[in-house]
Amino acid sequence: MARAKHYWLMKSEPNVYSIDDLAKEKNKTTCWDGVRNYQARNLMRDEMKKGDLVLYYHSNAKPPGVAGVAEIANESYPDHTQFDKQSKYFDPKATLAVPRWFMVDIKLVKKFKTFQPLDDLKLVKSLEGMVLLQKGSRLSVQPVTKKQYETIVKLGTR
DNA sequence: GCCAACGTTGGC
DNA sequence: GCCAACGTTGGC
Repeated sequence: MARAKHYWLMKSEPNVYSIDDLAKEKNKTTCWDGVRNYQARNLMRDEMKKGDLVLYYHSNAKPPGVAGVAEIANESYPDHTQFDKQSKYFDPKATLAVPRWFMVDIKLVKKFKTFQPLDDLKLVKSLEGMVLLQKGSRLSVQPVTKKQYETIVKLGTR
């Protein structure tokens, strides 16, 4: 039996790579390279499955917030940028035999009709306790509950 | 641009 | 294995 869908939130700085950039990709799909945090890596490597749904979050933006929804299009495989000496994500300790960093592919599902700014999400009662809203929380890949996911999608698509 | 809150590194 | 120093994230 198929495992139940899991829900996630992934952060990207829109001046680096926004949801509109994702929309312009072939098949609206891209590889999520450059994650260099072990907790985030473990989630991508071990927990994300094809078909899982992702809130696409714009960080370091004015304002920051959730811009839309994507899905996991391919499960984890080694992040090629760790082997690339030219890349700012190069990791001298990673080898082809023993890669250290992994990534998934995500595909755009939809851009929200109404962008959901962080400030607004903070006011939503049912989102209390969401990882994103916890003080000091800065994980770039986070788990989200089904309820939290549905609440935000509902707000974004109306 | 500031800085709080974390995470990582490396000397010991 | 501790912890100080340093680096990064990301809201403000």
